[in-house]
Amino acid sequence: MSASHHYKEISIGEFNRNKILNAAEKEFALHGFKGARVQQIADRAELPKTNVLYYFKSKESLYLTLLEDILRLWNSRFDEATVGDDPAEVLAHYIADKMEISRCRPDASKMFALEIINGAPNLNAFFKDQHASWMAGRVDVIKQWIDQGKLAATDPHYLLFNIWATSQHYADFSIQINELRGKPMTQADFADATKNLIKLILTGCGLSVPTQFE
Amino acid sequence: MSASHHYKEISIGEFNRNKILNAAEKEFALHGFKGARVQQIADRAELPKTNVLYYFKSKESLYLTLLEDILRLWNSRFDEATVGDDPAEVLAHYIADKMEISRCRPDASKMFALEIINGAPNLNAFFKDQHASWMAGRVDVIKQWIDQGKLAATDPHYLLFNIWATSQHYADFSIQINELRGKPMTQADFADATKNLIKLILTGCGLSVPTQFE
DNA sequence: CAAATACTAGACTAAATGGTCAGCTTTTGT
DNA sequence: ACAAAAGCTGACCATTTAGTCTAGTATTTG
Repeated sequence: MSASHHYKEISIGEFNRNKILNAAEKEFALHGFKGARVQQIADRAELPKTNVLYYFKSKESLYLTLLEDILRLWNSRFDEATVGDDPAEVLAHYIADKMEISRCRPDASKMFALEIINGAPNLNAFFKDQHASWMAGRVDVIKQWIDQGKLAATDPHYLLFNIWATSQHYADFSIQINELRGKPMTQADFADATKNLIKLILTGCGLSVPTQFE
Repeated sequence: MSASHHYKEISIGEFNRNKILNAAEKEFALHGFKGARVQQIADRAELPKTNVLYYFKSKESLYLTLLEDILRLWNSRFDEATVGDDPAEVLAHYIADKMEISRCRPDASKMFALEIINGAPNLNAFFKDQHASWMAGRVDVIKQWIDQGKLAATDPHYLLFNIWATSQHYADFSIQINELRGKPMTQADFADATKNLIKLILTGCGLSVPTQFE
């Protein structure tokens, strides 16, 4: 019982903040910003409500903290891809990364989906600009791949939308998926679905699947 | 100003009910069930709040009425397809139908998405059973197509999930799509996106695109 | 070890919300 | 023309909600 548990690195505050963030992610994913209740976040975190509002000055600031964290999840190796890279490699990795997020952070994906469906009222102009210029850059690279004959002609916007739609679907619609499959998706099932999706998208683009993803 | 406008077929009640349903679909799509406010539904319908609760006994019954309507939207020609049909034709039509719903009824799609993301708390066992047996039937037909060599080997579940994910994405994530494209999707853009998607999915399944959809 | 800081928590409040009610007006069938 | 049915609505209410206040208890730090 000495005062110095040197293995306990994080303070009690940090510990509680994390409990609250995890609980809040779940509640916001289930009910959206307006529908989520501070009391239920507190219950889930096993803390009194006042405690939640001690660490985060309002429901909104808690939501925004989470949203910022989630936006950072979207970063990937695809961000730095150039025309010199192999589109099959890059896209396969990108799809695999996206599927991994759906498997490991389904509530983050759901929160983001709700934010967009609800009209993105909390995504500020800075993020939107950043996102739009990311998109412009990626569209450019894809177009160059097409020009070089590395990729079948297709609209780069639609290609990216299709990748997002399919991969995020496994997180956002997991309830429906589990219901219709009759059993939850295991890690092995996710590996299967990832291969399946990579094959679909790459074949649909006239690419062959890198051996690593077969 | 005679009392008999014979061109006015629907009663005032029917007219208001429709105004309320339209307004509610929008509000529920924007905020989910918990987040939607009866007052805002009333404002959007340009009626006093009391009037909304005159036609629908509660917010919940209004929501359920809408949800039932929306589930009927999901019916399609694919429901009756058999192994004798041409998979390319059937799937292309199915995708086109789904895209048409995303174009014409984006709020219905969003409401459904929210219901699923939120854990489907209002979809009863009857609907789930019905949906599961629909799925089983469709999976069966697809498997038979594969057995007959009409279709490349693929998991039928994933195939359907991918179709839903991509087509519904155009409704559910329309805000993001419009933002990233820099302009809203016109009817012509939807026709484009539909062709693009049909090509992606069908090519990915080893099918060639029927001329009608090229 | 004392002072300062970090944390806990019950009681409370002001605003918002879903829903009721009672009495009114308009429409409709005969 | 008229009664019954349908439609309308302002006033009101009970409950829920985000957030505050105050008064405490742990924990850290000089």
